[in-house]
Amino acid sequence: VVRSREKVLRAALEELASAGYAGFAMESVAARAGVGRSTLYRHWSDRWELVTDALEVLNVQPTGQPSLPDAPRARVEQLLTHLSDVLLRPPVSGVVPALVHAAEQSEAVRDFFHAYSARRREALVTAVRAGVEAGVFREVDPELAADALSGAVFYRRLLTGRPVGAAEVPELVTTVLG
Amino acid sequence: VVRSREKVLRAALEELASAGYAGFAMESVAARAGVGRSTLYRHWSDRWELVTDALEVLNVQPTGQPSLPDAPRARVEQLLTHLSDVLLRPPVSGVVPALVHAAEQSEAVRDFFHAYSARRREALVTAVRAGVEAGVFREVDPELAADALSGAVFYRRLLTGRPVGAAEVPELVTTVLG
Amino acid sequence: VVRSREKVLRAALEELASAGYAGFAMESVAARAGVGRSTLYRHWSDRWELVTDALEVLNVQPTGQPSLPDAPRARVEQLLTHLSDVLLRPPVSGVVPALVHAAEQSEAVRDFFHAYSARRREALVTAVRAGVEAGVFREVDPELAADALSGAVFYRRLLTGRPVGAAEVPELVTTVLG
Amino acid sequence: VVRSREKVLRAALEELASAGYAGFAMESVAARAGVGRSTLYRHWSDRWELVTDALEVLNVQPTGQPSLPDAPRARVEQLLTHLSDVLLRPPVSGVVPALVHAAEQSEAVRDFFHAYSARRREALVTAVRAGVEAGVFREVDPELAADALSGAVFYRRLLTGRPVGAAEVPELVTTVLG
DNA sequence: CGCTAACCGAGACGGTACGTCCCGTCTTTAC
DNA sequence: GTAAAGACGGGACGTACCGTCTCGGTTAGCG
Repeated sequence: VVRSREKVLRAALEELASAGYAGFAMESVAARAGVGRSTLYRHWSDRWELVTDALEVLNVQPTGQPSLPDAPRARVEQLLTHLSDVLLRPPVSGVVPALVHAAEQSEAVRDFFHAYSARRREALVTAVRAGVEAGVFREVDPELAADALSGAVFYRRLLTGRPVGAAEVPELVTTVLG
Repeated sequence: VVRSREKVLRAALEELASAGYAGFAMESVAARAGVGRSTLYRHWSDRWELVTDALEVLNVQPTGQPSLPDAPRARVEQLLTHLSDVLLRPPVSGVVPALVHAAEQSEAVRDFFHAYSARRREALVTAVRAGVEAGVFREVDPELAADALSGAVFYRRLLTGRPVGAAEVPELVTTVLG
Repeated sequence: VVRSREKVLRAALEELASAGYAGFAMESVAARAGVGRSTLYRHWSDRWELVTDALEVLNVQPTGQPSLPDAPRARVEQLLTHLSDVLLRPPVSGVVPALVHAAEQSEAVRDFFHAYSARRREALVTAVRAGVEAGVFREVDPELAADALSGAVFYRRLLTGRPVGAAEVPELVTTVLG
Repeated sequence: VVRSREKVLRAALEELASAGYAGFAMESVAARAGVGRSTLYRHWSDRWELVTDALEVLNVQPTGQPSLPDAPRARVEQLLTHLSDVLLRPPVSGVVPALVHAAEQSEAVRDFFHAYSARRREALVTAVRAGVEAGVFREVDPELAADALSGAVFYRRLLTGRPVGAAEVPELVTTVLG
């Protein structure tokens, strides 16, 4: 009963990553999960609900976060490296572009996606602020600086063909934070 | 013959903006354009081809670019203001999220979208470099700085609920470029 | 489930009779039956399959056959009268010409149609043979004679404007069998 | 100008024979004839007109009829052999079933087809009558006997898998005419 | 002999039906 | 008695032809 739910959610993520949001087919999810289509509709009233629900899994997944270093610069670099890394590997790699789009269409997805992003952003803002207060970074608005840092990583991944690699992160941090 | 094409392309953009990429329906486009469904398939072999072709229109449209100011800072601010502005108003507002998603699915869309972004980015990089060389800005890598600036605008528009307003642009520029 | 099938088959026969084989439109059948088009394709993979399946109904229908008389001549006359009658009234009237044509195009239809004809022919051959053996008829090859009798009825119906009426049957029988 | 017409009519017959009446595609005819689709519609206002016009060609074709023998029995046998032969060879072989069907749908086709059949039938009736009057055949109604003879040939060709071969013709004639 | 008219092909146009795929709902079964 | 299977109506897909239409380009015949 519960294990079915999880099988389905896992299958839904796979499908989302492989087929994108358009082309996300309930039928495929059911097949992937080895489950009847009706079972899906029993637990999730429609496509969107399943998608958003599946994404909640991503929230929980990275609980096993590696401990962050204390030094602010290293901390910021690690957060950005992790972000850039996650954007390049399934399932997030395939899901984020789909979410960017889906967020425009569905309030539920938008809420989820913005909250998800906010959580990531918060960690970065905190690290930047710590660095600024410690005098390690330039005197910048931590929020805007965090937007610029995260933004650069997303921008390069989503709008250009050259995503930010781990090697470029220190340089990026220096560029924005000195 | 030619005017049909244009009617359709215009309708396709409307549809793309209003329904997104998923949910982009040939039938709707045909209806919007007051044209037979077969006419669409006569000129564009499938959905994607129509979409990418419609997007070319966006390339040409903004020819009437306002003359850029000479001062590097003003120049950068104007480019970012324009970017943030365009991201909030149809048709680009609706199309960009759709493109982010579609680019993952279709090579043709990806090529178009990356080229389109590259053109915008180039202008910004040039302006930043000029500022750096003139000693108006900090000593930064112009490319990374441009990624950070553009990225911040996109990030705030696509991943958060608070897009960058015109008023925030100077502050953003100062944050990154000093 | 079963009742849908029957509604559709009935509708298919109507359509076949009224529009012929060419012009037999799945959409019309669906509309006639008050059924979704997809329901048709769920049960029958294409047009032909539906047509041939609908025809099976004709096989079963005439179970309530009137008891045949014993006397060979009366028996032959009754079979031919029935044949000529059936060829003039829906649904067979409209379907047979369509079948003659369709049998040339589709092996499945051909098999069905030939089997259908063979059953009819068999009954006639048997009756003729009985008459020949009883000395009531001339000494003829029962098979060829049956072909000539059935053939005359079909010929007049399909290739001329004057189908064989019930009144002409005895004369026809006399002509061939003496 | 005139040669185009003939090319087209010949192509139309081919198409009719190979694709049947359903599936008769103007586009294929045009392609077969190496002619623009519009040329077809210039000379024949629609499908049916082209079909019926093409059939007129069949009327004229068999002018080079081999001289018929004088003896009534040989004459009847030759007519039937010819009939059975023609029913097995293109173009008539493919066209007749199509006509049987088309005649039900179109008055023009029906008129043509019945007239065509009537001409054939007339020849046979005459031969049978001559034989009856000469005392070579049994005392039968020549019309009904002709229907039975022709009918047997058509019946076997169209409704069974075993068309009447030349070898069976004499036996058939004996069966009906003694 | 040259001009004009007809006929030509090519192919765009709005339609209609095809057969496919998937949606979200509803019904039936069998465990 | 509930959950899997799967039938249902619906709607969009991309394909194939329909019959109509507008184009230039080429014959061909009449003046």
